Amino acid sequence: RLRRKLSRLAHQKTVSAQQYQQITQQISDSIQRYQSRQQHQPQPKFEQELPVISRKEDIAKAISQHQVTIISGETGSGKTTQIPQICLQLGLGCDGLIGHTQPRRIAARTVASRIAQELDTTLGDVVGYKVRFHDSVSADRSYIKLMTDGILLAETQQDPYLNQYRVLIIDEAHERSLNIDFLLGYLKQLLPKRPDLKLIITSATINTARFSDHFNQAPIIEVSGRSYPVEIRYRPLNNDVNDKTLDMTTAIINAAKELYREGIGDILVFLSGERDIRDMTIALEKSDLPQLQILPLFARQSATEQNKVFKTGGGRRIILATNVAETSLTVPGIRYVIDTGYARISRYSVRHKVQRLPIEKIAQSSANQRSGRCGRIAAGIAIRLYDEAEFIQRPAFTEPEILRTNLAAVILQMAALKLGQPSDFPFIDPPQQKMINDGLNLLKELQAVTDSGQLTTLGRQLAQLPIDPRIGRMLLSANTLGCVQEVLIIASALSIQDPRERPLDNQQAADEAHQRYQDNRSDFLSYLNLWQHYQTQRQQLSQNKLRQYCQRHFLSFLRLREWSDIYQQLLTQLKVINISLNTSPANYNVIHQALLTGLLSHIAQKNDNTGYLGARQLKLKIFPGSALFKKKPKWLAAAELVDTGQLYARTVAKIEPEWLEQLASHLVRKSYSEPHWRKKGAQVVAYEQVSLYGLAIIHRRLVHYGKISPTESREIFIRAALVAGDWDSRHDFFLHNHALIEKIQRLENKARRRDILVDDEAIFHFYQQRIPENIVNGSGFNHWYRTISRQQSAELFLSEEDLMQHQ
DNA sequence: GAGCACTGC
Repeated sequence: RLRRKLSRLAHQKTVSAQQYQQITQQISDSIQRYQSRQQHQPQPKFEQELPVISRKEDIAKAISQHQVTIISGETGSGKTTQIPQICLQLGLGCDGLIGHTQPRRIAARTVASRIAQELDTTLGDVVGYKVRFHDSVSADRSYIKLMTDGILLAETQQDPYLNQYRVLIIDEAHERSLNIDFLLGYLKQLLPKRPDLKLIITSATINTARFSDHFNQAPIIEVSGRSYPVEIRYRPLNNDVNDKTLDMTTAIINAAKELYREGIGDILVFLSGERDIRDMTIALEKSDLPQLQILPLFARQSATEQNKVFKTGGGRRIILATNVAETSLTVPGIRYVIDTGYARISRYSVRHKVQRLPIEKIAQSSANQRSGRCGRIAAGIAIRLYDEAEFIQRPAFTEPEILRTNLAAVILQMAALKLGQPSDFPFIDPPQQKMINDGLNLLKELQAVTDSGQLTTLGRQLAQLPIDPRIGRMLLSANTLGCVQEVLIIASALSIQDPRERPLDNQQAADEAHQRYQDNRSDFLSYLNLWQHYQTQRQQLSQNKLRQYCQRHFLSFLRLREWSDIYQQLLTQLKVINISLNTSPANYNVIHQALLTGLLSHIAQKNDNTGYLGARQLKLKIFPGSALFKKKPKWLAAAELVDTGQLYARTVAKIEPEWLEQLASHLVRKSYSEPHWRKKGAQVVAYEQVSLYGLAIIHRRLVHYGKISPTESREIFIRAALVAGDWDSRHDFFLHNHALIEKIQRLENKARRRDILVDDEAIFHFYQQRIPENIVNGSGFNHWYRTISRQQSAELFLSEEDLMQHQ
């Protein structure tokens, strides 16, 4: 910062005495601060047995000599806790922070507290951590700052040069989350502008070459892991002695039996989802496996349920887990792993514009991560329920998230940070142009960017809200509609995991408990009811009683707190952009119109008794957990559309299609049919159909057609009003012409001939030449008629000559 | 009649 100030001053012709004094004072303060930090710098005591310490000198040398260093090592290498301390010893914490990112909040906290412990200090002193809703970094005393990668990314908005850091350690980079890929692209651009900033990327020993290539062949230092050997056994489903293909359930039971014979120890089974876990629980209960404790494990289960997994002992345990157990949670006591080889993977379908959650074969890296989970305490055995040849055929790595997700949020952030076009940004794996275009289209739908891709005022506000762009859009339109209070509660709810718990063995009781908050028109209002209910309880009950209340009513205490935290955070942020709460309560229509502005492509129209037609004619169903599942409204809007094998709309509400015309005025298509003359009103009218993403929101609305298609309307006006005479007009020429036509018709009748009067086409042609282009209706004609000369009006009189056919 | 896991100005 000082360097930039100095360079700015150097560019000035004269420097005032005051400026001079100010900058010298700042420099001397800075030097003093540096010296003081150097004096008080804590001295790390390295644990010599850790593998990373055996390479300590090499690592220190690489960091000193290069701007970017890549360190790869498996679990147990000690890289996460030791590398920040190596940086500390190098003195890198004196003139800036040692920033260290983790993908998950819990990890940021536990790593911080472990390093603090190793340095013999309390958390928040030498070592602080910052995650959403919590910041314990001390401006004066902290040298090491643990944080989530999301926090570092967010900080780029206030501090684009990341000036507070002297070194950044990006941990678990191999996970290649959206945040990590965005950060690595950002840092690639930043490093030349911050030559004093050091970057260390740590990763498991997979694909480290990609990181090195991305950062100009940065050195890679490999550190050995410290885990026990894991024996891999392949037991494919079609390996039965009778040459029959086993079903997965039987294969898992067989594998468990095989592991039983190996000795004591718990078994961790990786399955693809909740459904499989439930089916497997039932199958195992019926099986003849002795002394069995079956424990399901997945992210959205209650704390009580999840905590059971962390209590070892009490007979042999089989833990049936989703991918949470792969990276986010470590289950203790695991000696054996059974890997089905499948997982649900989130993908974004550009074709259908919806998120999909297909069950897919996992990549090799993921399978290895799973088997590694049984080598942490002793040698382990992992049984893979597929064969080795198939394993080798699988992709080496899971596709990075940036290639599998809707990019609207990333593009919005990039535009707000003025980072240029996404196609020019140095992503390690650049997303396809069609994915970028699709993200842009969503931003256009939300009116965050213009048709040419420029950020709008609304988009700039949206970029400042730490939530999904669709949800942010709801809040901004709630401001216009006067329902911020209500929509803020709902928007916060949509940003957390559902606070309603539904334990596998008690679903009915849970559903009954949740029914009291239910609104049968809108799942969004159910959230509002739950919120009001909870706030009353919160005011009346002690913390302990409140926890008990939550448990009895199948509510997650932690998620409810997160809900309040997000509510408060958004409220503060809204104040910054001058948005405040409404003082009088808002009604259903207004609230849902605000929600709808964020969900314009998430509308659907009832199609038959079971299903709906959504945007682009996609067939979808209401998720069975919705209050609207049985009583299906004609039109709905959904917070989420996810294809899990069947496209489900989750969190839905009844809407009126009429609202959409105005809310989606930038998106609707209008088409017209049956344009015709209407004597009453002397106008050309047509039926208008208004549609949004292929759904007709307004059918056969009678509208004036003159402005919509002047050419067509003029022709219809001339033919119907003037030629056919279907018009109440007292103009001389009009009366004269029709009297003349009738006279000739009478002549024809008398002579029993049909070839005296010219055809309509000739009369049309006559008027066509004499009437201006812009006349499309009766009143327009009258107005013009009043202004024309005697000569011009005379020309409108048809003569017998004009009307008789010439042979 | 039922959906993997994370993150935030």
